[in-house]
Amino acid sequence: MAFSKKEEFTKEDMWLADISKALSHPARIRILKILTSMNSCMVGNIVEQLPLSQSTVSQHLKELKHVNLIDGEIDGPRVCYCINNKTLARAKKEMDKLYSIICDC
Amino acid sequence: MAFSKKEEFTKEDMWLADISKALSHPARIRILKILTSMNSCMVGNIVEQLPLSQSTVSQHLKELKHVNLIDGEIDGPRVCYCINNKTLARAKKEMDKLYSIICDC
DNA sequence: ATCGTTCATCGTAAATATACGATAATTAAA
DNA sequence: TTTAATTATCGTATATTTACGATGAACGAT
Repeated sequence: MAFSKKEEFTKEDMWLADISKALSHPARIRILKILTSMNSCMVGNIVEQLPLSQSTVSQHLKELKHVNLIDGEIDGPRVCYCINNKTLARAKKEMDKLYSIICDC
Repeated sequence: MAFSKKEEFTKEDMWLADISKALSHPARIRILKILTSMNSCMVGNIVEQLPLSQSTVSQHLKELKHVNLIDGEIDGPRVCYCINNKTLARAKKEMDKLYSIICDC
């Protein structure tokens, strides 16, 4: 494609699409679950629990952070990631809105 | 990458990831909304309402159909698409479950 | 039988995603 | 001040996604 046409839609639809994209890999869904279940949330702990290399996990974390689904806080030589509940709550709200429009459920 | 590692996760996480992927482009979200709002749902009507070519829209429809979010029924030379409420209801249920795990909302 | 309409598929190009190892940057510890 | 540990980034390879025009297949109408 010469260029993407994703900008030619409403901000709302684009935001939902971006959030959905962030959730479109099982590793990233898994990461969100891990961050919820663990007290500690440093990268190493996440890598341990996934069948992926450290660099790949780092990339997945970057994508989740990019849409603000998670936050990362530097803690010495480590980085502690955690869920961003504000974004997640907004995502749930917007998703519910979408489903209320397109589905009788 | 030599090969994808998406199979090394739970069926549940993979299914959620696949549904999310289907929703990861604003055109596809728009299509679902159009299918809900219109009585008629032939491809031409959808193409009219999107800034994309017929072949591109056809590809997006294929992706939505692939995960059973929509059904297509042949009607003479036309194809009539509609929302698959069963899949959508399941998606809503599984998404709610995910959010209940990862978010206090 | 031919023609026009409708839609999917093919071929293709460019962008993005996925994955890894290697390396750089940062900090704590020895 | 080296060293070890931790994580991000770079470089790279391959796969997938997005987009389009062209073509083909199916059907109704003439």
